[in-house]
Amino acid sequence: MKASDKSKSRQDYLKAILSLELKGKKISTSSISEKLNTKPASVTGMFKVLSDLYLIDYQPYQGASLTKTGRAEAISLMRKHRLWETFMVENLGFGWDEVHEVAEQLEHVESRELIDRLDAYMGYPLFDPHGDPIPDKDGNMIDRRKLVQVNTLKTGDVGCIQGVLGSSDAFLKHLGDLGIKLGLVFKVKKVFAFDGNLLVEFEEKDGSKKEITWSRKLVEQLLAEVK
Amino acid sequence: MKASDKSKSRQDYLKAILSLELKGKKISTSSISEKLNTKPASVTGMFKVLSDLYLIDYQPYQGASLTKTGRAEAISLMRKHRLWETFMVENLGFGWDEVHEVAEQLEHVESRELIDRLDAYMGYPLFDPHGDPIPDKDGNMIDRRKLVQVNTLKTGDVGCIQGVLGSSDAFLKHLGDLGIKLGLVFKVKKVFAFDGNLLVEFEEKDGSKKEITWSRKLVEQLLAEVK
DNA sequence: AATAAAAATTAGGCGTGACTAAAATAGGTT
DNA sequence: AACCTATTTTAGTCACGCCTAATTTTTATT
Repeated sequence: MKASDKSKSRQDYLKAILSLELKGKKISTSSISEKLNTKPASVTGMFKVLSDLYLIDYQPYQGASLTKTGRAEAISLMRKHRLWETFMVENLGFGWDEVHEVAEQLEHVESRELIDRLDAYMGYPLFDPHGDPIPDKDGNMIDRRKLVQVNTLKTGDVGCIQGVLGSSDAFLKHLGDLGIKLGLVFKVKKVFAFDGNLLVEFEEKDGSKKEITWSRKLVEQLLAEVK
Repeated sequence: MKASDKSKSRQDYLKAILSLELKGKKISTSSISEKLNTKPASVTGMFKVLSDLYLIDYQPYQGASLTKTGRAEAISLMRKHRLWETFMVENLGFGWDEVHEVAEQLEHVESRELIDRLDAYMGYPLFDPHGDPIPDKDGNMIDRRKLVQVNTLKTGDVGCIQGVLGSSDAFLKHLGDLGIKLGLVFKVKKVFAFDGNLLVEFEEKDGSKKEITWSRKLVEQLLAEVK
């Protein structure tokens, strides 16, 4: 058995372990068995397997923790899960509460290329429909607390576009039409209290400055880091 | 074990059986074992299981055949496989030769709703990137030989739009803009030899007739049944 | 520090879906 | 009709991931 053999079962264990680690909880066989609807004795058996594969560190009676490799694998699964959920909600029109079960299945599809292309297709969304951050190709994800919706900015603020809260075709096309992309640095010149529109200024790629109005509806869906 | 328990393995057998039946071949344990990279003895075992589930008819030494239920299940798998391949090629930009393996995984995702919505999202494509027909929700598929590309029609021909050969966003949007949808009946009023454009006439939903020009590029991607 | 309660592990089984080797059957040949 | 060969089935194993029951270790209490 090689570490590259990724059975659905092993993947479910890694995910369950990551999810508890992120909550700061200790990884006991009972806590995992509860999450996976199995029995603690079964978890002990799988912990041995995962340990042999160098996916977790495990000392009998002392709990387990993800190794670097195991964590990367678990984050990749989380990425897949959240991207598929986003796709189902944003593109296929599912409700945010209907997509979890199916995403549990889709996340087990093995193809790096598929998920990276899906990510690109949706415009690299940073958050899934539940508001949880989506890890990028390298496993990094944004700490949402650092980002604010652009509609909360004040006159004079300078921001950097870091993400969007939607990925419908119409929305993404609109972003393209307005020249808005990740990393765009802009300055709020004026906030119109009447309709919530923003007058912003940013540099074109030729170096010239440009002023443009962003609608309330648009800026509510833009996430930026404030400088 | 219920018939609704759909293991990946059982599904693979049903698919293999369907594929040989469509080629008019006899379903022997050896032919299936060859397709699935297993041994004939293993196939015998699975034939018993599938037979107990009323998915195939099986008499020892006499071969097997799909029951109505088994066939429906196999066609549903074919539908899923071909829709996912189409999605990967048309929407995600994969090459038609790169998508088979991944579709083999995706087809095992269990969600009627997911695949029906994906189908709708792509505009109900009738053929996959390899030119094979995609079964609809009810398992019916078009015999491609009955359809022709609209650019092959002559002045005076009357056709009924039955499918399209692409599903890019731009293409589908264009169809919407021009009011072209499945089942549209139209008459070719004139073919312009110079650029291959067609002048066609069809009835609006209010009953009035309308003449419009379809570009060469457009009609090459439209499939119609000639009346 | 002894002991009771809680948690984890070991031991032994089970179902699924593969395998190999041996036996049984079908079909063609003489 | 008997026989030979190719195909199929039966019988017995094995790995995986789950289970229950019994045992061991840890943790908390007095």
